[in-house]
Amino acid sequence: MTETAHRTQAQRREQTRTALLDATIDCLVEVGYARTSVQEICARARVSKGAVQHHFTAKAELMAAAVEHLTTKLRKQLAASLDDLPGGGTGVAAAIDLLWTGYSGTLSTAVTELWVAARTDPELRAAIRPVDRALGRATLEHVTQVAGELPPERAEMLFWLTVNLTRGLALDAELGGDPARRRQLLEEWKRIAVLLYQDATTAPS
Amino acid sequence: MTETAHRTQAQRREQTRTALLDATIDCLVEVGYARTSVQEICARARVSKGAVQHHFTAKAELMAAAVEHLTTKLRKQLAASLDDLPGGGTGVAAAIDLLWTGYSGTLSTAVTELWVAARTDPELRAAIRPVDRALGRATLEHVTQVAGELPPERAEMLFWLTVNLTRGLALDAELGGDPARRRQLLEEWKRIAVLLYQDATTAPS
DNA sequence: TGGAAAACATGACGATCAGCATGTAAGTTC
DNA sequence: GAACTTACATGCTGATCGTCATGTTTTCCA
Repeated sequence: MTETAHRTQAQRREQTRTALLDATIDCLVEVGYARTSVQEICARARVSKGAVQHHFTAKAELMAAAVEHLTTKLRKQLAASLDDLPGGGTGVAAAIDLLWTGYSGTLSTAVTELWVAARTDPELRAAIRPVDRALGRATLEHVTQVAGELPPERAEMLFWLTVNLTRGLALDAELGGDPARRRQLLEEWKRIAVLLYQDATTAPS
Repeated sequence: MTETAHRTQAQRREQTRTALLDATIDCLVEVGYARTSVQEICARARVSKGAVQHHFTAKAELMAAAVEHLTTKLRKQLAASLDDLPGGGTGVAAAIDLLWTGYSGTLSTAVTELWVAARTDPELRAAIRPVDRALGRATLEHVTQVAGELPPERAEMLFWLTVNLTRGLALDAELGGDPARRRQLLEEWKRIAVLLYQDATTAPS
């Protein structure tokens, strides 16, 4: 599978590092934060405990790195899907759909695990906050470009409402809530958003 | 403080039981699910490990009982505040405020901890699902009584949208997001909800 | 009032955890 | 190609975890 031939030190370092971070994400998704141990992580990454020790001085540092790794991945994913979006009312609905798919995927599941854990872990929290805010800002910029006719204040409101609603729905999905109702709620919200969009563009207050 | 005089067996049982469950909730809120250990719980409840062993065969059972204890408390809290609500458009705004305060309190924080943990713990999940659904249903009934003029389908939509949005906002609050923006978003949502309420009651489609 | 039963305490068990100390292999540099 | 550094593996350590076996206190009932 992987070339066992010749690897630069930098290559080796980077490979096992990303392997560890990916394994951490997998672990968070599959067994949850509470049972995510260093042993479990390096078992999935096919490396020893000494390796993670060499790359990260402590488990907390691994988690902090995983946060950055995660948001980088999420950012790429969102940016890729947000680039080709139609404008106008249909653009709003499409943007909401994209935000939903983004915030309901496995990556966001891992993010949620870290979020909730970070509530009672100041160190982890300090690592998450700036990265998460940057992600939010970047996504917001992409979205506002879609609905350029809307007053920016309006667009921002719609964005954050969608994000928070989506996060709530994602939580519901994680626990195994009714998927049909979730779809229904999302459709309803899209209807409302489009309606608000039209009101704001045709008859600004 | 507590009467050391004479306690019935039933009283003793019930007292330490609720003490354990309350301590469990405190533990979830203050140190999070990952670091909620039996030792920590019975240290807060001022009892020994043997006590929790006597009342609950395993930690999972304690957690399941805590879930029920939690939702019972939440239910009482919501019911008490939802009983005296005005009707009409102002009632809708007031209901949203109440749902927000309900879902952003410490009790809901504990629920969120258990929710997220339950995603990767089938046993805990099986304990949570029915209780949570019952809570949702009961709250929905209380709310629909407030906005009785609205078609029930509409009211249910508004309710679930509010609940999920609120949960997302609660997550944001837990991580230390901007409180001002949260207030702003909630106000905006109330405006939207009232608007939708008026549309639906004055000009039904 | 004394024995049964329930409620609770104490201490120990194996398992697992994160962290460290030490050893080995792979790449780099001269 | 030999010294050197980096990357990784192995094995241990003390702490903590959940669970259990056994002892002690409190209430109950006859």
